[in-house]
Amino acid sequence: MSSEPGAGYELPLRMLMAFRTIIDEVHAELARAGHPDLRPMHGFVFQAIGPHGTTAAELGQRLGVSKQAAGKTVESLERMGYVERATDPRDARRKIVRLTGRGLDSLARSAAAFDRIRARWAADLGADRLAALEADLRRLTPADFFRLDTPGWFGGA
Amino acid sequence: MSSEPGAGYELPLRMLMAFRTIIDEVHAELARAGHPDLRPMHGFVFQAIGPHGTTAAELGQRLGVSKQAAGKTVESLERMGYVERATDPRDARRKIVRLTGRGLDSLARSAAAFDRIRARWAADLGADRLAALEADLRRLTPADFFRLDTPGWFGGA
DNA sequence: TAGAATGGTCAATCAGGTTGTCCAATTGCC
DNA sequence: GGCAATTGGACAACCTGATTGACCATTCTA
Repeated sequence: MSSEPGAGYELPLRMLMAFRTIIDEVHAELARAGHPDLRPMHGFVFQAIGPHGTTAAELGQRLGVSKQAAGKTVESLERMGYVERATDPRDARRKIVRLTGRGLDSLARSAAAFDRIRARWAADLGADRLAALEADLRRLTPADFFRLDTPGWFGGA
Repeated sequence: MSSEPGAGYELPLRMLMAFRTIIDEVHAELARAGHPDLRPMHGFVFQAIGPHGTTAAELGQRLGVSKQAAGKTVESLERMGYVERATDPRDARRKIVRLTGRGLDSLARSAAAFDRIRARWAADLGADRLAALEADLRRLTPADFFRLDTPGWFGGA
């Protein structure tokens, strides 16, 4: 039962399209709200920076890229005004990368957009079906689901 | 009800992780079966080439990249033995890009892997829950869900 | 305190994408 | 039929984001 051959293709593609649909809507909203240059991958970077800031080397580890690549990303986000760098008074080697007000604003706006989309889906599917969908996805995905090294994974070396 | 704030983040990430989990498993299987150099994006390229072959220009359109970029991709896949180029007897300008036996083999193996994963999920969730999940995803994603221009979308220009 | 490890930066390189240009072949229209 | 416009392919130059390697300053540790 359950498998006419070829059916397996659809499920992952629907997952990807659902993801993409949400992300595109969030970024359309962000663009309208004064953040037209943010890209999907920036959300991952902001999450990896976290509320207390971090260093380029640690950021690279979290994102699964070299510290040099992380440094370049930070530099470009700094130019766009989303992060700032400060020296660590306790360790003159480290430069702490922190989100600026603008960075925090973009995070708050995307959080709101995510919640809005989820509410619309709840209204569309019914709250019970959405809850079931989330429960099933939790069951099917690994516990450490919040992998931040996803950008770059797709093109993949 | 239905929305404690911040909950909206989880759903798209679970979708992405579910996609990634499937794709990683498929490509682990492909690597074992003699296709260690195939990347997630290659599956999209192969689908865009299709069973009857196509040209670099058309491929570029389907993938949402320039014909030059498509040409480079074809060149690299040709070097790896997955596609071959033949001249079109009816139009000396066109060079038809076709999957080789090796290319078709990789497609067949990934189709089998997709089906196997889906069957495992059906056994895990129950066939009814899986069917509901698929139905809900269909409802939430656009009709032209099979967008092939997804590679490259994430990094964004 | 000397040696190892860490964080940041500079430089060279690579891969994959872009645009612009050009040529050969085909199509369309008068 | 013939000529202009279009199309498909290829070449070149360039951009971006990633890589590795090297190097220096600082900090940790044995």
